[in-house]
Amino acid sequence: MRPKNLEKEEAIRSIALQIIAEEGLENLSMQKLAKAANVSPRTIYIKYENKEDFLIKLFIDEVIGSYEKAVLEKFDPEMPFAEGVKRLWANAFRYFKENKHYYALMQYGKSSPLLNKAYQERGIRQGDFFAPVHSFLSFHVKEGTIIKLPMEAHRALLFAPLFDLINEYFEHTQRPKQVITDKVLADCCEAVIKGLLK
Amino acid sequence: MRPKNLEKEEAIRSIALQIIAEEGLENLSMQKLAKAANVSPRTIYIKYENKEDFLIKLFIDEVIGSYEKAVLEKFDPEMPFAEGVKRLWANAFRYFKENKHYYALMQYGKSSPLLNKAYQERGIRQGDFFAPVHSFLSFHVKEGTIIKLPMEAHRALLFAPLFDLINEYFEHTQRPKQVITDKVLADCCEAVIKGLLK
DNA sequence: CAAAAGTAAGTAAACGTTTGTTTACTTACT
DNA sequence: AGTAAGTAAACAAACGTTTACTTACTTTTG
Repeated sequence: MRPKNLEKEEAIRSIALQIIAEEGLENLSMQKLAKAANVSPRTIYIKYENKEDFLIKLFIDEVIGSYEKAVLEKFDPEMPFAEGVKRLWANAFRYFKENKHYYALMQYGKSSPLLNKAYQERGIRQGDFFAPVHSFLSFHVKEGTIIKLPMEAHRALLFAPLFDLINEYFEHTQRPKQVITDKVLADCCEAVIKGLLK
Repeated sequence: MRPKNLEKEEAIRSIALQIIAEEGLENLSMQKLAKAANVSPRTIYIKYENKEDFLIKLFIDEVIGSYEKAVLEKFDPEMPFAEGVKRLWANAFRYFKENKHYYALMQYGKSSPLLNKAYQERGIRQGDFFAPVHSFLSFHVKEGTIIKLPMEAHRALLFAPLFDLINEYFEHTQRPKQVITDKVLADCCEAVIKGLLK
């Protein structure tokens, strides 16, 4: 039996992310992807049932999976609050800085009904990631460090501004001056922390 | 000369927003839209040059335009800081609550390269909206009420969590219990304000 | 321990559909 | 009578996916 060529599988995934980032999810076609990855359309269908299956697996396994792993690096739910938040922000920012193409699909995950459905259906596995962050937050609520809010609200206050800042960061890479400096990022992180403290 | 049927124009726009919200931007086709709006494909092309032109005009004129107008209602750049932020939040939340379909395209505006390009090209007109918010922020920086940051960072801290909360709100309308209550929203708004205060 | 048999990976070309857009025509008003 | 709005039907191109075939490797066999 002829063995799989793992380079081809990898090329399919990474070129798909590149097309999505540069031309948008609505401009990704299977034929275009196959051509760009230097592969026959059929090759994509060996591993993936159809386009939907491909996009969902790309989104969940590739993007979310590696993002979650990166964000939790050297993070401990019992860290002091400010320190923990700074770690999460630093990890996420570094991750996207180094994986720009992942960011675009991540953003589509918030608007595309297809990916949204996939994200919800995954259910428990999402918890796998958010569990440490969740217990970090509950811990500090119990300790009286921060205000009590539903998990969704905590998450919005903690991470939403960061994603906006990353977006701005990328938009300024092609402009004369980067406004999202490390200093700005640190100041914003401090503001987020301060807002949550009791 | 036969006069325009304004109802048809309106149907095209509103049904497009509905399809985008329910099936995603990548599933909106001109033929599907024409059929759903009970109109010939040609009719769409009377007013719009092509699909791209249609989407950009839908996004800019329809969605952004009405959003900006709604958010600035009863807002004054010289309002006390906390009061001003609460007004902006309340306006934006009410607007999307009443115009759910607009929210989906707004989110696509952040990820789709097409709409992103349109948004940037509009340039000055975006300023038209953000100008009052911008001078509100500069005013309070000068007064020493809030910390100094680039405009982009202020905007991220102020509005990004709100959009996340609106998203959660919509996702919970189909579930047994709404977690994004007025109380939660108000608490989050307070946290955002507190974070920005000096 | 080579050569033949077996098999999944991979390809090129094509399938029927759907896409964005246009053509040729009709309608409803000034 | 004149004209832009609007329609039904069609266009080539592109779509997602499949068919028929070849390739490159593993395993079995003599």
